[in-house]
Amino acid sequence: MPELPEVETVKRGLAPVLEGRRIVQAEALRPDLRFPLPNRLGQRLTGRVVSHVKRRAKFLLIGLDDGATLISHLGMSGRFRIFKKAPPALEKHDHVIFRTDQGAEVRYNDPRRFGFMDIADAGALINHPMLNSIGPEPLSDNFDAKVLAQALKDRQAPIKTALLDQSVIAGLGNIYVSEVLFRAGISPKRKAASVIGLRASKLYNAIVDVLNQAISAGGSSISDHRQPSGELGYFQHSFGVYGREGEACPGCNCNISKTGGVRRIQQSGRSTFYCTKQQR
DNA sequence: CGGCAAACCTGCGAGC
DNA sequence: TGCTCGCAGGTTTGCC
Repeated sequence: MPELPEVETVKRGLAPVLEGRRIVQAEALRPDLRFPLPNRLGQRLTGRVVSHVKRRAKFLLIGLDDGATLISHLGMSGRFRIFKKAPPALEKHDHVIFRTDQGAEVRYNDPRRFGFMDIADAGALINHPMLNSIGPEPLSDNFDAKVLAQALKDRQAPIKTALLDQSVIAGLGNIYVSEVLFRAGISPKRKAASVIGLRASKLYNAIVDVLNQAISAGGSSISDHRQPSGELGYFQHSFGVYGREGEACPGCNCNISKTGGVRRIQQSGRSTFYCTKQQR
């Protein structure tokens, strides 16, 4: 489910329920997700007060009053749900549960278990192996077209592949890369290093616009993503190309017959959607 | 180091 | 109805 906008949506849902609250009970219902869960996860969290909930790339960072940080990644199918009162019976694939001193219950559910959680002790967050090589946050002040072009300049791989690389830019995934390249008018096959000058600034603008719009929409709900409240995101209705193979391109309206329309190709094992006429 | 395929795991829809 | 196949929002690992 989750790319930057979805994780940001989850963060915004969790923050008001967790920040400043004491975790009165925490429990892991199985020993592992993608990797083993931290030893005694429940005991380490129980009694702690949550100081903040943040996001870095696609990671949720839940800060605790002892200086440690719970790091959570949702993988492909991870979900947090909040029940402010009277939580229903456990569902299939509920793996981790927290209860707060206000009686709210937060559950992590993840059918595919590609997600993971870890705890970084005070001071160890910056050097955490999952976080220490992540590139700039696209919505931060220190990211702009120049930084972007610089990050791309030695890459021979297609721009699609480079933008998926979290060390180049943080938080983009398969959906938003297709959408961003479509809006920027850049072919996904173009060599990353050739995205310079005007193209780089168009790409930068497309990244910022698409991410901000998707966050405003509560993310994209294709099959799994829910806001922690249970509500669906609705940015999927604004997709230009993702999942629209064979449809007329909404940008140039070229039709499907022979040359036009939205195409789907495979790039490093993953689907890319684009318009051959409009993206160069 | 760069780049790609495979691996991790479950669920769903399409097609037979 | 039921089986098989292909596909899915991510990341790591191992192999050129």
